[in-house]
Amino acid sequence: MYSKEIIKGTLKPIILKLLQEEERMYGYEITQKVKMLTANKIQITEGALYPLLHKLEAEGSVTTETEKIGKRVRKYYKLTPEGKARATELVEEFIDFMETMKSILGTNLEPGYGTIG
Amino acid sequence: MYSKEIIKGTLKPIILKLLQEEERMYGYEITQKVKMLTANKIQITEGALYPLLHKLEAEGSVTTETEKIGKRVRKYYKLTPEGKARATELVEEFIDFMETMKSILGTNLEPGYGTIG
DNA sequence: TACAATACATAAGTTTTTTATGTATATTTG
DNA sequence: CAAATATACATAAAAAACTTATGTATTGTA
Repeated sequence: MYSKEIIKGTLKPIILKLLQEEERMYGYEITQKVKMLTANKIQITEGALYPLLHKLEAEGSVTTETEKIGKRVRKYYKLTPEGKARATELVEEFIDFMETMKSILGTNLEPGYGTIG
Repeated sequence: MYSKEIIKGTLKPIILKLLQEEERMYGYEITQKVKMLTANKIQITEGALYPLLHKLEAEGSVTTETEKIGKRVRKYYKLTPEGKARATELVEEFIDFMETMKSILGTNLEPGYGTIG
């Protein structure tokens, strides 16, 4: 697990990116996917996740649909067209930012290393 | 300039890294160096910088020495041995973190790649 | 049957940063 | 030379993002 400060500001791009790839996801699923993708290094807490998802909905970046699984309700989140644009925008900004950070921290992160696919 | 959220949690590693390279620096100098290194993309505000420097001093990561330039006082910051260790630690963690983020976000965002539809 | 996992949610508190304000000296420009 | 800009420090109120704690309820498992 990374220290707390380091994750700040990254939750939104992470969530939007996952929704870009998965078409629709529910909250708990997002936490598990991130845990898996990062080998437990990033664990999204519920207290951070749900308020952010609600905010994304209020902003119009996602829409929701609930589904009953047995007696339990699952709430799926899906990008709107504006959400897709926002996702692309934020992810690109984050990648640019990482390049900038590299220029300060002085590292040679080989392109392509550690990517999916 | 990047959006505000994205910079969160990065000030400390940036400052410690610069102090690792420069032996000693003063506050204003740090803001200018970061501006230059990032082509104005990251601008550290004074309200963020000075309290953080004071915190680093309180933690024992840096020591200070003041110097009079004309009638003006300049406050230099210098890493302690513990500060050097902390710097290395934090910078390594940040680089690891960026690798992890790349594995989620995917760095090969050439047109068409990674997008749905 | 107790415990862990799934699945949602909110609220209080902490940390980090922005925005605003203050003080003072030095340099450049009209 | 006056005014504006740059240098150089500092703090305080407010906003933003997140952690920690708490709550509810269902489902699977040892």
